[in-house]
Amino acid sequence: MQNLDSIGTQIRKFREEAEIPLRKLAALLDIDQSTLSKIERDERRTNVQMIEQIARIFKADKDKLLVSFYSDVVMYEIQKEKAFSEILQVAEAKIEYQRTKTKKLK
Amino acid sequence: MQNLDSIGTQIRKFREEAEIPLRKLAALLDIDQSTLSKIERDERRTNVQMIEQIARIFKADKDKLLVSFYSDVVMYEIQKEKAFSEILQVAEAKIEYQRTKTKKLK
DNA sequence: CATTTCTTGACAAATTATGTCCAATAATAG
DNA sequence: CTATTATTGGACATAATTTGTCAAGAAATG
Repeated sequence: MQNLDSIGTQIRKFREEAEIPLRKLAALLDIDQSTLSKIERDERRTNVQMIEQIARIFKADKDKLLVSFYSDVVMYEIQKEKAFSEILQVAEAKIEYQRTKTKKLK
Repeated sequence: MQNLDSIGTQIRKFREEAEIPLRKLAALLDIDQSTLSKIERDERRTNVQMIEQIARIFKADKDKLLVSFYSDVVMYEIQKEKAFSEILQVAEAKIEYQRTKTKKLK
């Protein structure tokens, strides 16, 4: 099943598992250590490129990490909304609708 | 059921239904007409405040409009992802998890 | 205490969003 | 067809947000 930890928490767990200091992982990723610190504590967003690097470095499943990454993004957008569940349902229906539409255009 | 039109399309339909020119609705909303034109064609985002004004002006269901608005936001974030459905599922699980957690803290 | 690790806040630079104007195009009425 | 009204598109300035960097301080380790 999919990990429900935030992407930041997952990165931190990978790193601690491998016993690499934050400073060194930051160097590997070519970012400032303070930036990585913020990413691990979900104070700052990652991006897809970095997810790919993380997956390579820790031999983790890139696709699962991407699901974590994007679900974080979605979560931050709507977490305060009472109707979050309906919002997600409607978003899914819209995306599906979009896809059938563009398929028909072929 | 929830309307699957984009929020922009819904605003346009309200406006055309009421036979109000774009220019006039823009004036009511106190925005430039070109901005409203872009909003109606989903080239530019609205915001919650404007949704509330729209609901008042057209006596529409504000909550439903908000669901449309936020589902648009979510859709744009993830529509290109193959695993969009899983992303949404995980996002929902995360939000639910967050909520039970904060409830327990009371 | 000394060293290493991590966190924090301040700041500038870059990117993205927003607001406005106005000319071009489209639609409609006369 | 012409005039009028409505809508769109692009250019531009300004504002807001994000991102990258640094250095000092706090926390943990030995």
